[in-house]
Amino acid sequence: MRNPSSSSSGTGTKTMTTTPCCSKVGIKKGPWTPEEDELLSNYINREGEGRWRTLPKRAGLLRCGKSCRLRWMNYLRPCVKRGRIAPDEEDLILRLHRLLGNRWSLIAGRIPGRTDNEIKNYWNTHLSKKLISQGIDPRTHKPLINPPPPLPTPTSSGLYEHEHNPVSNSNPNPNPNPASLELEKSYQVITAATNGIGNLTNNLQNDVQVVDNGGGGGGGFMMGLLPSNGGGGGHSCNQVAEESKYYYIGNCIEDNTFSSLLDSLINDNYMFANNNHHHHHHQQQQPPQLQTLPPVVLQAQEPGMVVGTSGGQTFTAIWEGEMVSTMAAANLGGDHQQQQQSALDNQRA
DNA sequence: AAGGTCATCAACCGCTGGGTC
DNA sequence: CGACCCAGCGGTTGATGACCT
Repeated sequence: MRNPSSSSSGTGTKTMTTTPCCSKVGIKKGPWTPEEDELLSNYINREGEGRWRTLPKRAGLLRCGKSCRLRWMNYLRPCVKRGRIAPDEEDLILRLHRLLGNRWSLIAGRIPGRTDNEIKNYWNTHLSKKLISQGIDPRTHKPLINPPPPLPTPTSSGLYEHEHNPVSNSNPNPNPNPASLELEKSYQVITAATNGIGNLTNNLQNDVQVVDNGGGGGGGFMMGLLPSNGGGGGHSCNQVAEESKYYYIGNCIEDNTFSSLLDSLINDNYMFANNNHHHHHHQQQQPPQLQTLPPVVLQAQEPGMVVGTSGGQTFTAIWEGEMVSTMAAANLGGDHQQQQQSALDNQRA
């Protein structure tokens, strides 16, 4: 822990800037004391969150607003879950990270009671190492070709040298996980592959446009995938926390196509995770534990090509077949799960 | 026992984007 | 339209405890 008595001059490892809240004289830094915690908790319980800039003064704290917000969000909120990350939480983090990259707040928004800071720390201290030890690149979630290389250093742009990708030009994420880029590319693939197949395609294309134009909240493309229970913050004690089950996802957000899409991708990703060393499995796998969406039936064609059928319609996708199929499944109409199920039923009939 | 190294995680910093004027 | 303010995000730091030699 940092020394509570440390001043704003710090240790000199970082040049102080003139950011107002950092430059104020008399602003306390370092670990919070129980007395400060109590002051902050009492104040927020009484007055509510928000207006962080002026909160310290009103609450009688010698802290900057950012520090107060962070303390509340990451520690003092009643819904913050303390203690070890459970195996199922870890599994979900892995799958979400594969899809979302280092978008910690988005990942945290899907894991009840966990904060972005906690997940970020857990990833950096546990999961990335665990993946490396298993021969999996923690950034790409793909098998390492060679023995674990030295940790790559990000460029000034935040991208890793070998990750520069044209697609990223449209993705505001400063450090996109290649899986995210693949996901984005997959949208393009499925849009092209299903061109002219009716609602399936129309819904998808419309949604893609909405998301791409929407941006918003610093997440851009992927931000649109997630329900933001209570705004862009992702930190609020949302329904996710209260439900305490992840398979609820999508059930309470009927209108959010992309929420369902993400859910299906999470589940699809689960299959990836369980088949990390089998790269040519185009056959439908056993349903994952947390599956929420019925699968689209896939038929193996030739390497790199997948033909899927759903609701009596056939589509072909080249490359990223599995992900594409799941995205199609998530866009089969307004009432996603119901329609997907009926599509499957029709297919079986 | 003492010193060195590693692991953990709370907290900080800089940056970004939305909102307002 | 641009300036400013603010909240939020992700990367990074560094104090501390655990472990190792």
